[in-house]
Amino acid sequence: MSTSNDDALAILRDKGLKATTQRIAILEALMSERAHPTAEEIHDALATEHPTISRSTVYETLSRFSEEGILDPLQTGDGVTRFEFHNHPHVNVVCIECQQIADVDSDHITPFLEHVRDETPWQVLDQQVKLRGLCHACKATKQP
Amino acid sequence: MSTSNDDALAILRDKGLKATTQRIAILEALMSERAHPTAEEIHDALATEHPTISRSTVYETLSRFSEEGILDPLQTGDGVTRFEFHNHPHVNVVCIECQQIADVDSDHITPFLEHVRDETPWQVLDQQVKLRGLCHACKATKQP
DNA sequence: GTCTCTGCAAAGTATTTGCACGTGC
DNA sequence: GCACGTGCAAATACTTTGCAGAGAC
Repeated sequence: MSTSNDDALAILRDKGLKATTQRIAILEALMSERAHPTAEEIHDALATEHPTISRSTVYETLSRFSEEGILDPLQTGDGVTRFEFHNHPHVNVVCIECQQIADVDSDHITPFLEHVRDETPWQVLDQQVKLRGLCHACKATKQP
Repeated sequence: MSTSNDDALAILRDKGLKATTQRIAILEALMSERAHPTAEEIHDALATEHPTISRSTVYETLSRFSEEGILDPLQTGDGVTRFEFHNHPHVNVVCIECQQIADVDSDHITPFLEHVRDETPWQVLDQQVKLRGLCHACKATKQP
C-alpha cells in the first residue's frame, strides 16, 4: 500500500464517499499529477492499470469530487473541462497557443480574495483566478 | 441611428471588421445587456428583429469578437459559454444554484493583477477572477 | 470587383442518462 | 443485505465545418 493510496483513502473516508478501486485510482492520478488533465486524459491514463474503467465512471467521479471540493474544475476555453487537485488558493495561467497550464503562487492572493469577499453581498464558497497569455516557448515562437 | 449603433460601428471599424447588420445587432445586444448571455440566448434574442440570422453566424461572430478583445467569454461550469462586453477589470460572481452572474467592482483588482503579472514569467494578455457562491435569493432558500 | 461574412444543414465532440449488474460497508 | 457505484451503449447538447451565395468596402 503506497502512501498516496492511503491519502486517497483518507480523503474519501473523510467525505463519506465509498472507497472503490476506481475512485482511489482517479484520486491518486490527480494527486500525483502536476498537470491539469481532462476527463478523457484521466480515462486513458488509467487504461493500463484498470482496463475496464468506463468513461461514465470517470465523468461521474470527477464531478462528484468537484462537488465535494476535492477537485477544482477548470475551463480553459478549448471546450474541455480540466481538473486539478484542490490546493491552497493559487492562480492558473493558461497559454493561449499550446493550452498548457501552470500554477502561480502569490502572497497577494489570499488578502485580495478576502477583500473581494467583503465587497460582495453574496456568500462566497469558492474562487478562481485565471490568466491567459503566452508561455515561454510560445512567446519565443511568436517573436522570433 | 441610435447611439449604441454608432458605438458598435466605431468598434468594428476600429478593429478592421466588416460592419454587417448581424455584427452590429450582436454587438448592440451585448452592449445594452447587463446580463451574461449564451450564444443561444443571443440568437433567440435577435430572432424578432433579425429572423434570418443563423446560429453559425452568432457563434462565429462571438468567437471573432472574443479574439479581438471586444468580448470576454465566461465559462460558469454549466457547460455553456457566456459572453460579456469587455469592461475594465472586475470580478464575476456566479451563483451555484440559479447560475445567475453578477459583477463586482473592486479597487483591489488592478493592483492585485499587477502583482501577479510581475510574479509570472509568462506574457499575460488577459485575466479573469471568478467567484462561486450563493446569491441573496438562493442563500435565503437554503437557510430558511 | 474583391474579399470577407452569412446561412444552411450536417458533422463532430464532450458530457450525460438509463438501467442492469457488482461491490463496499 | 442494502445502498451506492460501475459499465455499457445510446442520447443529448453545444459548437464547428464546408460550401454556395450575398453584401461591405
